[in-house]
Amino acid sequence: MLQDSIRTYMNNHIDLLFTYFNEFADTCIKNNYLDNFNRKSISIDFSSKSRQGDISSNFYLVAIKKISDKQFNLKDELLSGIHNLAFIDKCEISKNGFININIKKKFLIEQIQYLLNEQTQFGKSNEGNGKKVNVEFVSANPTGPVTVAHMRGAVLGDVISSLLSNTGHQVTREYYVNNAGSQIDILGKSLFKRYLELHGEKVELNSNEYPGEYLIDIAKLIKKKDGDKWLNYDSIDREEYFKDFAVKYLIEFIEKDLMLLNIKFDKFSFEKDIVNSSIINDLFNILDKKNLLYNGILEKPKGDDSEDWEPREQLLFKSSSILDDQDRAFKKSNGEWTYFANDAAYHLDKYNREFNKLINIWGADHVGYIPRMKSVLKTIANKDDYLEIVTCQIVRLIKNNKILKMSKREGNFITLQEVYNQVGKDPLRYFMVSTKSETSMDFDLNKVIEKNKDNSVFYCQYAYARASSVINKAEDLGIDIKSFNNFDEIIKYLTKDEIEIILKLLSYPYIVKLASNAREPHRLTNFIEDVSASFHSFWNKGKENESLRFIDENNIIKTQTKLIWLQSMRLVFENIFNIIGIDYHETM
RNA sequence: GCGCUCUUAGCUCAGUGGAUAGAGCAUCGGUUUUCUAAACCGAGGGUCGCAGGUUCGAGUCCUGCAGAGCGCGCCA
Repeated sequence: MLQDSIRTYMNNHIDLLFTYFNEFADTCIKNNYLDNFNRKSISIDFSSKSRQGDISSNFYLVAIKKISDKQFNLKDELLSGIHNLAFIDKCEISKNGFININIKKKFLIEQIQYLLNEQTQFGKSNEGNGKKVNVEFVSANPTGPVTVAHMRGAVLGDVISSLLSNTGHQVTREYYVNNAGSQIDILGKSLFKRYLELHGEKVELNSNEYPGEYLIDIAKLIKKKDGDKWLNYDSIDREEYFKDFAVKYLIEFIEKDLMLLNIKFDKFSFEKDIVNSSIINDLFNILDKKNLLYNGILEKPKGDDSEDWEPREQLLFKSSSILDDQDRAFKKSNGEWTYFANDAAYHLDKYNREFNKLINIWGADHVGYIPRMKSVLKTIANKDDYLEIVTCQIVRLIKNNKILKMSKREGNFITLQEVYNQVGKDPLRYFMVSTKSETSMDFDLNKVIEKNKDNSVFYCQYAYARASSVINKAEDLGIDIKSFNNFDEIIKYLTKDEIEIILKLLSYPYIVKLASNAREPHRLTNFIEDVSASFHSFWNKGKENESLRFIDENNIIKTQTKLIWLQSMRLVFENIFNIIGIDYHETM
């Protein structure tokens, strides 16, 4: 396993070059030719259209600023050093200071061989070193079906989890169920009213109660099971029963909804368990020991013109001394823990379960809570970045060129299932991660199901299908690469366009690493769209120029050359589709 | 009033402090007896919201301003 990952790491020309630059810098610094500098400023560009070589770097520009020994000839030393690297064909430094490098074709072929050998392992690395990461996402209140408000975070969390697995982390997908507190009280009451209704009583729902019809279905289940047992059962037991019953079924609904998108959780954690455990006292003690808790009165929030505000003394968390701009309520004035206190205790629970890192996926409406929660975790874990919070902005739904407005209060929110029924899993998953999560996004229900190149999912899946059709057709003609071993020979047959596609494919492991480290799945969708475009373009060249067609029955080795990179492309696509969680088909 | 996020082509969006800012859609003009035309090729289209600053170099970093979104007592 470790050996494999080292092989992956060392085999990639981009990583090899990074390693070389760092070693070069180390040596120069040791000999006092260069001052020390931040290695993160070194970039290797493998995709720029304006580049001169196969890949390029700013290393010379960065290093030349740090020369401390004026006798030192950076340019010559660097060039001769790079030239000595086994995989380098050509290397020069342009007038404006960029290093442009061409890779030996033999080396590219070796990497393609390696790719074909690795199959679905290609691009996976052990960067994470088996670190335990907890990714908490969705965590929607169990008061109704999953709505569109949660679908972006749901897919984002799932795909980030996959990315982390691909880079050698041990990932737990977790859902925090808020099954305590007043919203659940209201849920229980709403359900009881539906139950009464089923027994012929006329009921009216208050404006804050849940009107959804799903509660009628759940009430029917209670009626079927218990009959009229609860009608005159006026007690706390009854309230608890209705609350727990509602939550149990709603969590099942939620799991089913998320399964539509093929999202599964490893663990559900319940707020009620946190409340009933001693963990919140543990947290109290940790914070109290550090003098971060005190009784005080919060100021009236500015901009709040409500008249029922009144100063109240309560237990406060001194988050302003850590990362927040003000202190936050830890207990309500009636002595109960606040939601925040419970949630913070839940995070302590995760910490106690010995995760190396916690990642939360939060919606835009929770960004105000980031500083206080990070303050808690900084105190607990003594690390700034132990808790990482990825936020995603809202998704507006567009249909027939109109924005679909919804409001939870009026009960006309759109559910995940409704959207799923209209567009299906693949477009939904793909588009939810194809833009930066911090940017608000428009999701056009008409456009995402179109079957043309305006629809990136289709465009990429179509590229995969076309590549498959060539491979299958070749196989029908008796040409395949199953026992191909004449790799030295194919160098002659590769065209410039093909080498460009191969270079892109070989940069895939690096893309995965970047996407994983930045928690940015859209880097993958950008990448696959780019490769798809190159592929479609190449395909059409075969129409104008017959020598560029994939299959040439009179030239088996040339055909096999193409099959080799086509198969490589298919493997890379499969890996990406698997991470994003969408299907691929050999015919469409 | 305060905080966070965002502002790049007509539209939807990419863009590691580096080279002449890129895709797709839309518009206009081309390409199908062919391995999937559900595709490809070409053209036009830009004050990177505005103004300063840091830097050899800024769409990218900093400050201010404007606009949009989200949030701002014990709710969850």
